[in-house]
Amino acid sequence: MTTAESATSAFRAAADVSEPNAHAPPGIAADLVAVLVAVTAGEPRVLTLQDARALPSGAFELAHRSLQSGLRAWVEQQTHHPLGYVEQLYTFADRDRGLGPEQRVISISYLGLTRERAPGPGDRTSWQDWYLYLPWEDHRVGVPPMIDAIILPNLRAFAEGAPTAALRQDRSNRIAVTFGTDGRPWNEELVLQRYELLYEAGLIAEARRGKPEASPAPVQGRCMSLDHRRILATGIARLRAKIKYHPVVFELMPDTFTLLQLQRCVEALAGRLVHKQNFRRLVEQQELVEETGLSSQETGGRPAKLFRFRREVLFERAIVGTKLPISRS
Amino acid sequence: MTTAESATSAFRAAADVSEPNAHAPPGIAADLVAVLVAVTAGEPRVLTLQDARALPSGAFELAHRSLQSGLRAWVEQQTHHPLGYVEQLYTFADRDRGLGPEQRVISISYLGLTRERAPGPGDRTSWQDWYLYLPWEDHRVGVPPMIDAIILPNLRAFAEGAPTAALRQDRSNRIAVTFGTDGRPWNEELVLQRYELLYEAGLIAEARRGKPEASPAPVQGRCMSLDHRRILATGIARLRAKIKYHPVVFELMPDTFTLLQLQRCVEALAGRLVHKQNFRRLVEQQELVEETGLSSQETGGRPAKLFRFRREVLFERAIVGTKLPISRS
DNA sequence: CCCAATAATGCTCAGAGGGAGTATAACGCG
DNA sequence: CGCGTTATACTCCCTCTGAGCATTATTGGG
Repeated sequence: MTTAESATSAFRAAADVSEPNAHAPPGIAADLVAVLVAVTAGEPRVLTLQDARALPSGAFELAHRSLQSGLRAWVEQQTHHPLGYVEQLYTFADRDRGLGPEQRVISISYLGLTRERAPGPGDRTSWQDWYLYLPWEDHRVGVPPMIDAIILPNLRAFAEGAPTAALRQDRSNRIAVTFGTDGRPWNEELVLQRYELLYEAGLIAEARRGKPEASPAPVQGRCMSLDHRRILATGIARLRAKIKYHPVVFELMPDTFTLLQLQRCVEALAGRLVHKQNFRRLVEQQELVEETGLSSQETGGRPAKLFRFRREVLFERAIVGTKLPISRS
Repeated sequence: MTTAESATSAFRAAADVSEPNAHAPPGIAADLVAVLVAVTAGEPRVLTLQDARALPSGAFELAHRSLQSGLRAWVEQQTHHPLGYVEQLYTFADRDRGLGPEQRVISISYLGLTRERAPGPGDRTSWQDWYLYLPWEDHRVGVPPMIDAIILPNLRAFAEGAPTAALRQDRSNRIAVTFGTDGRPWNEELVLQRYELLYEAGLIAEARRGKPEASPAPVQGRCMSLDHRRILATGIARLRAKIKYHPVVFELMPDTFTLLQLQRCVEALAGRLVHKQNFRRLVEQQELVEETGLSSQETGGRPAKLFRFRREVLFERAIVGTKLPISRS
């Protein structure tokens, strides 16, 4: 009711906004949060603070020219990492994010891609394997045993416990789609959907905060403060989707690299293995790389050619993906 | 400098946020903006206010459970439209959005899909063809003449006028990619990139506000207040991308429809024509629809079967798009 | 020096999917 | 009845893609 009443008066033409509330609503503040990703030695890593329990974040201020420039300035100054690629993820402002009921923070989250560097002295940041937080997402060495041993039984119990038959069916469907059961394929992009399903089922430690009643034992995976683990899941999901139609992987690679290194990087992000020969074919036929003439002896076998990213492709074409039968004539 | 200094202190672990600034920064407020889309009689329409110069928007309030629920409550109460599908678009907070330098509004924009209904009495909303605002985006009846007659000459002059050779090249590339010149295909998804290029080139009327110096004549297309036209472009871009891998078109369709109506709807959104037979094949082989047994006499020719959306597909599979050569074994 | 292990690299093949066109069916209207 | 109009059914061909086989180039150990 209160919501509805206030909504009526609040809903107005945007032109009125040109004189915004001089009386800003009390308790609303804006925050920037960064999911900063690197891939080192074939492992996906994310920059953390506070004993690996939080993502970098800072207040948005009037001095900042834009959200993105504020974030970029902060991160680069704090970490001395070149932020090649920055992309807005999502804006969160739910109640029950771990704050008190009277306080409200709007968090604008960003995904950033970089290359890992050793932290400077006195630096309280650290890089962490992101599967530390979401261990069920790594399918590179097969389906993690915890899925069959812990997650699915608990989720099925959660589905059974639904009050109505429709809800039971709905939950069962979500389990099947997100975790790829009943003959369905595993879809690595559904990171957020999986996290939210686990959260609803009470299997994520964050969901049990302030709810002291009995609930199923939480699934493994390190906890983060506030809803940062959810933001991390959002970032991983976005990145896993993005690498399929935009050459952003190269932001994570050194200047020169072998095709296997590139493949390992993609696999680290996607959390699953790719077919080696076809991967090479894809990369080469799209002309994403060019030879440097050098080769690497690092490997245990035949030396591999070193390649370099062809930055020109960013101009040559934009996106490829097409699903509509568009007429060319 | 000021930015950098304030950044250092502001950049902090998120855990500290659990006690957010009780002293919210002055002048920052949060706003919700909706790009509400319908397709009527084969034309794409967007809900506007203020003499068709603004999108619906309203302040985000503490009473709202989440950003999305706040938006949903407002729109449904204001317009009496069922908001089937709602999706967050982007959060804007740039300076120079048309506000004074001391005032800052964070705008969280949303895309909503609905079916058009007659506005109630006293309703100040109205539905407008979205190509009224972005006329260069409609390629259903061929390339709009204004592109060759007005846009490209002006853009080329803009590219020529760049201070450095690198920037000239960069601008030329952007023109070619976004407008599909030099043998490149037209990519209907680059709505935002095109708008921003035109904006930078001073061809959008909004870009000339408060800059009284001489600049090229603005391109046609109706103006909106603040940066609402940019938000509209963002919404169209998102929708054009989304219809290719997620069955959201059906949110815009009546309960039953012919395949041609569905096709016209897609074409309205994409701004280009699709191949009729292949479109049917796509829709049917993906099992997106089922027959109702009825047929429609409305058409000038043979009656068409009426179909209905199979909502089950939303559970059967999630996303299809795959570009990585993923091993199944 | 030969051999096994390890990678890199080259090539083939079959099936699916997508772009495009042809052919036929069912209506209204003059 | 013939014509225009739209619906619907097939066909063809080429590219893309998943998958596997074969060959080449190293290193390290007997």
